[in-house]
Amino acid sequence: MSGATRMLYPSSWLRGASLGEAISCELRLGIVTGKLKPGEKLSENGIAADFGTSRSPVREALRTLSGEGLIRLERMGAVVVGLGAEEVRELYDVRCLIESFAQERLSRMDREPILARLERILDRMELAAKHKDIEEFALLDFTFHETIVEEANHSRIRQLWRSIRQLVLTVMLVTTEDVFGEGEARVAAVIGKHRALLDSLRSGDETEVREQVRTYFADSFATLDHTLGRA
Amino acid sequence: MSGATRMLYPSSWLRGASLGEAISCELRLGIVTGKLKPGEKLSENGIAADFGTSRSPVREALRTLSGEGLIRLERMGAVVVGLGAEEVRELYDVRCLIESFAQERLSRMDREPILARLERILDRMELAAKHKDIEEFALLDFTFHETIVEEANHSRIRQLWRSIRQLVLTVMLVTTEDVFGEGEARVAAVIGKHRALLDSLRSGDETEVREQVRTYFADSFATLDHTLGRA
DNA sequence: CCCTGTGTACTTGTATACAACTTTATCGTT
DNA sequence: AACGATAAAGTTGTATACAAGTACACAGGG
Repeated sequence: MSGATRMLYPSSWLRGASLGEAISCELRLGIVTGKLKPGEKLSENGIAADFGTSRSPVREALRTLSGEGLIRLERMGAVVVGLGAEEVRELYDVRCLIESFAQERLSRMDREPILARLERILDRMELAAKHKDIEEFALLDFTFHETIVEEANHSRIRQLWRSIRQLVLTVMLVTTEDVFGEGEARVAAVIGKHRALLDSLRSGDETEVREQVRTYFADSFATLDHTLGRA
Repeated sequence: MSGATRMLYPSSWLRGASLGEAISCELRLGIVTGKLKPGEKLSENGIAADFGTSRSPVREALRTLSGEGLIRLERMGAVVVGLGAEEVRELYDVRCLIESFAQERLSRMDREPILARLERILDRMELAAKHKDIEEFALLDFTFHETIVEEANHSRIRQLWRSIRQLVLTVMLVTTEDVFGEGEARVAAVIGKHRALLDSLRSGDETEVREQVRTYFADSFATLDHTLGRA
């Protein structure tokens, strides 16, 4: 039914993805950008028609989105939950929770290899910043945090992360576009915040790490809130 | 392929459930009890044949279980990840994390109505204990914790909870059977621990609550580890 | 006017069919 | 015997078909 428009999800991020995954990515982006508004009803048939596929991959996509909490599956049709300012704040709460836990564990491990990997990611971020490669930058930002979570070596934390990772990636894509639009200083600031995070992890002091993670997310949300404020 | 046996998942918990949900519950129980061992390969066709259904609901079930981290979806066939002692410990880590967060929020809200609801649940738990109604007891234990998470009124925390709730419920079913097998004292102890939790929540002192939640889960895991030790 | 019963259109849940791909086994060659 | 090509069986991803159930409009009786 809806004139749900096919959008700009980076096609390179969809290499090897099934139709179901592709559809979930497109719908997710639509929800994050607000093109699909809270309360809007989605029907399997309607979406299948929009994308020119059968209901099978659509069903899979709707299950996925439901698992991410972006839609609610009701008896008739799925309804968009959406991502208002409050929900984004809550997403950052959870990211902070997960990453705090992960970093706390990391600070008790041999973190030389991880530090090296994170450093390399930051180098590539600076490169991407120089070339104004937004998609690459967003992906690297994402990878930075995912690396931290993965290296913590905790199956359940990993699983929690997996349940929000696509959403986080999509939000990063959208916000990174804004960041680049506000000039190089903003981009440099983002990199700087990551360096601070990395330095605190290198120090290994638990309370320092905890505090640094907290401020990182508080900060990120503050600036994000500003950009998303009018959306 | 496997002689995967249909098991004893409470049929009353499956009222109104779709085939997909039912299958996921049976498989989940099989994994938790160890009837499906880590590394074992599951094929959609095989499971469909075992349950006498088509692949459609099986696919849905496998996606669900994958979302819960109980299996890994690979190119050919899904492989059981399983739930060893370490994984159970990690599950309790996460439950503790979620519930700590939830209680911290609750301690800043008007919690009269929640306290009343929790109290009613405890009353019903004592009743179930008296009648040795294991399934009801497990469900009430589950509901107690779910109520806390739900009432915290945080969409993302709710969503994290949803991603493990079925697993938690299943683990509770299994462990509750053990608890009842060890005599009334153990059952009473479980109720007591919940009362302690509720009292600390009533007190409203944040650090007290935090500490109480931590000891609750440390305790729960210790006893659980003991019973699951030989499994 | 309101209420009720019915029919219609639309929804999901499940089954079946087909195509593309991966793995494995078989057979021929060296 | 070892190795490589090829055929065969099994796998998932997707499309289509069907059945059961639900919301809704509409007409008819109170």
